[in-house]
Amino acid sequence: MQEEKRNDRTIKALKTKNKIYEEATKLIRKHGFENVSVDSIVEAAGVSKGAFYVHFDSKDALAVDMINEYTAEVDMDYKSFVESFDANTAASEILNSLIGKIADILNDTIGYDNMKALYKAQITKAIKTDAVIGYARDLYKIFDYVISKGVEQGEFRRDIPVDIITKHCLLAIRGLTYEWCIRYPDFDLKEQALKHFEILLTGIRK
Amino acid sequence: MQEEKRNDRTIKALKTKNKIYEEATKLIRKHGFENVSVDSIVEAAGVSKGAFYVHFDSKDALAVDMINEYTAEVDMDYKSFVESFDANTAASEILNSLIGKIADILNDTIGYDNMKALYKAQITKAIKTDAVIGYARDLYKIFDYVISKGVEQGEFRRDIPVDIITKHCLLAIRGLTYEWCIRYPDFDLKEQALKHFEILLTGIRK
DNA sequence: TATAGTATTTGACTATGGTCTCGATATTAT
DNA sequence: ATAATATCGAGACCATAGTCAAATACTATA
Repeated sequence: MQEEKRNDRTIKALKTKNKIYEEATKLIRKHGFENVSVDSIVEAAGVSKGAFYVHFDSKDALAVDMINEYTAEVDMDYKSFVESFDANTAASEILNSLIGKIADILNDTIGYDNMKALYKAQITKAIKTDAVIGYARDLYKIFDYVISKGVEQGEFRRDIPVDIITKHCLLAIRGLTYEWCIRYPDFDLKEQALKHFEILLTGIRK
Repeated sequence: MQEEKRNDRTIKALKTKNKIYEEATKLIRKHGFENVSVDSIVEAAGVSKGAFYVHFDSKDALAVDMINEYTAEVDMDYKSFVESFDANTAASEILNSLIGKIADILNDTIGYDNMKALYKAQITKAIKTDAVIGYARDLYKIFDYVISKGVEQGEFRRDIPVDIITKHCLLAIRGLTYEWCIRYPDFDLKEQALKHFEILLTGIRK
């Protein structure tokens, strides 16, 4: 990391960026991502279009920034949720509760519209959504923790490394969320997610 | 279904549509979906832009049409693949082979670009991709068949209805494919799909 | 056959995401 | 203090998906 220089120029630039970000957030919260144009954002922020593209690579990149920021918050929430369980709670139970919690947050707090915007950005652009899909994301650590616990307590199988199981779990969550987005509103995310993880935990084989 | 009238007018309209479809297919195969504009398609087809939008709802809808057509073909392929197994082959084994086959087809025949185009269309528009995600898709029937067999032979669990398991399997495949699209090229679809289905079959619990 | 009605097609037009050049201003070097 | 350089921002401009009113070509009816 380089030391940030705090001269007049960078302060002003930061101010512009924040102003754009702020106004964009307001507009998008109010009208939804698809219904807000870059032109309307720069108009609201009182800057030029050029300024927008100095600070953000694209409209999608702005959305990803917003979602990345939110992801960090939400992950903190998940963390304290998991930590709130009694030490001898079964790992499967924690996992199940966590899945339910994640489904609730996606449904009620983040919302279908925003998830669609994120998934669209991920699929259409080479945009860095590392905060969301990167293996360094806190959510991976949280799953890793719960699954490790399950392995240590002899509840989960030992023959697959924990980090592999973790990755497959997160992949499954993304899969469920994608399915929710494309089948909306004919897909109950929470119900399906819980069922899916029941299968994932117990397996299809007898 | 209504009786198609075969007068000069509808014949001409059909000709126009086919011409557009044909030229679009050629161009997209050659340059990739993102690099072919509607303008270039109509120019190649020798029709106006308006004509394009009479016959197709959007550029994405055209892609979906192409993919739907392809899906039907590919599903036939999967069907004969599954039918080629000996009658007393274990269902898990057939399932595993099928997953491998699907991964191969996605990787080598359909390709990453086209899948991205499809997933993008699914997520951005309210486009009818029923041939791909609809539960009537042949692939559902194929999975249903294999899983039913597994249940009947006492290999798979009985407590979850076959059609539910099938849906979750297809959801998992879509999840894997989505993950492949967003992590490309750092994601070996076949390897991950096989591993994922190993977990799905056997479960995480001991 | 003449006419009214309908389906198809046209291409100019709009909307919007994104680019580019240039000027203004701040920072740094001499 | 002055010149050289880098950065921010302005806004005209471009590319491209999608729209729409008008024109054209065909069909049905009298």
